[in-house]
Amino acid sequence: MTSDAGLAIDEHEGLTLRERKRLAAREALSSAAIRLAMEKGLEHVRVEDIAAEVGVSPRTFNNYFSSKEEAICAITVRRNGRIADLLINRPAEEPIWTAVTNAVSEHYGDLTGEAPREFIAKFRLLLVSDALRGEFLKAHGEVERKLSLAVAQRTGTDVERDLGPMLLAGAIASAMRVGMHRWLNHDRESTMADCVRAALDELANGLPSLNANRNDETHHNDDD
Amino acid sequence: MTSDAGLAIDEHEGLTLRERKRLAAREALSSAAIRLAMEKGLEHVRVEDIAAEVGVSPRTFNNYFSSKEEAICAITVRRNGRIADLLINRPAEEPIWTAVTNAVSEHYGDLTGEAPREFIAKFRLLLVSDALRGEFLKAHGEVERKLSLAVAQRTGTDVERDLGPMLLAGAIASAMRVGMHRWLNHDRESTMADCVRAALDELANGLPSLNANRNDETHHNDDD
DNA sequence: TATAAAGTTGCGGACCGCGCAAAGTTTTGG
DNA sequence: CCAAAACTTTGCGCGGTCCGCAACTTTATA
Repeated sequence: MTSDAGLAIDEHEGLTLRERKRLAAREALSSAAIRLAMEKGLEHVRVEDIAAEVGVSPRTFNNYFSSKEEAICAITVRRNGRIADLLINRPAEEPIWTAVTNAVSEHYGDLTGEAPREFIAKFRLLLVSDALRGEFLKAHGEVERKLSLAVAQRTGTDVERDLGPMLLAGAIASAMRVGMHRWLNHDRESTMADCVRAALDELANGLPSLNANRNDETHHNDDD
Repeated sequence: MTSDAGLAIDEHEGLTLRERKRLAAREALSSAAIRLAMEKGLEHVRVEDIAAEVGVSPRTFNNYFSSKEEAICAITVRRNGRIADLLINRPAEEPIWTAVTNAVSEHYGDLTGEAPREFIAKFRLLLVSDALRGEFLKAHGEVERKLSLAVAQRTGTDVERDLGPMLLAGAIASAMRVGMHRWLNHDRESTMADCVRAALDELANGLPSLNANRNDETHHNDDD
């Protein structure tokens, strides 16, 4: 299949035709993988099916993704990776935690109204699937990497030498996972954005709910 | 091969013979997988090789692990999962962060002297491998789950209803990953325990290196 | 000891990931 | 505008994985 078999080759201004096609194909394969997995259940989707859906050979699928799980989780990297960009573009005066919170708000702000109930139920099944959990965490790892670079850039620290950027990135990714988990499993009334923000706040304030008796300085016993 | 082909069926007191055998086999398969991967490189190790090493059929391997990657990363779950147990057994008076720090110290304390240089270099290769990263993160996810339960137990909170336990568990797991990363890549002079503790301290103190201008209360702009 | 429960194994089948080389498409530059 | 260079798609084929099944062996129970 040489021409666009239903692929949208739009957006992405400054790119050459080849690059746009490549992105579009990747996008199309990822979406098809997600759609099929939601319809038929992950285990009943073969790579062959996904390729067929897009009008491309199975062999070509593997030029883009090395497994259907990776194809499905690609959307996580794409979406959540955007938070790193937003973070970099927050006004320089904002303290880091504020900038993070606002970047997250911005991100989820652009996502409102995209929660058709049916979609969520199926999406949930995907995230619970054992086969996807590894790949999902891998995707989050990639997001975390991007976040750590963004944090380092904002704070003028070095992602390799200083512990801060990676730790903060880990905390943010944690908050996203925990917030999402809570939203999916317990608090469908709130928005996902609110759940994630609540998690971020809890973190930013030092986990007050756990720290009834904690000092600001941490004491070590070193009795081992 | 029905009898113990070099398997150590020791430790584990209160268990029936069957259970001890099962654990021993699991252990042996995991170790063999690790050893072979370090010697030959992950991609040159087949499930068949691992099984042969233990004296068991390839089919049996899959009764224990569903991939060689999982077999390799099982050690991470076993080892780091122990921190959750140690955490539960820290004196009840200790504030949560102190208990965490001490549990971590205890854990790594028992691991001193187990760092033959050669071993590390190869171990490092494993962790950097793309094929293992997903499984490694999955293992850390499992550890995180155990940690969150331990934290909930200690603090009398509910792992499902309160955000704290999962967030703290995420932070701890983060600290372990970041500390380990730092130790492997930059700071081989320190012990891994020190690197992880440094990361934990940084977290416990609110990431001071990033927070030159942060208030204790986080302010939101909500300008999106 | 007899019987149930659990573990092991060979076989066979569906699927996957990827190297390779031929064929097709886009880019480059004269 | 054309030809060579750069890159993509595809079929083919191989080595490997994962797992269900059914026969068999080992361990637990009474």
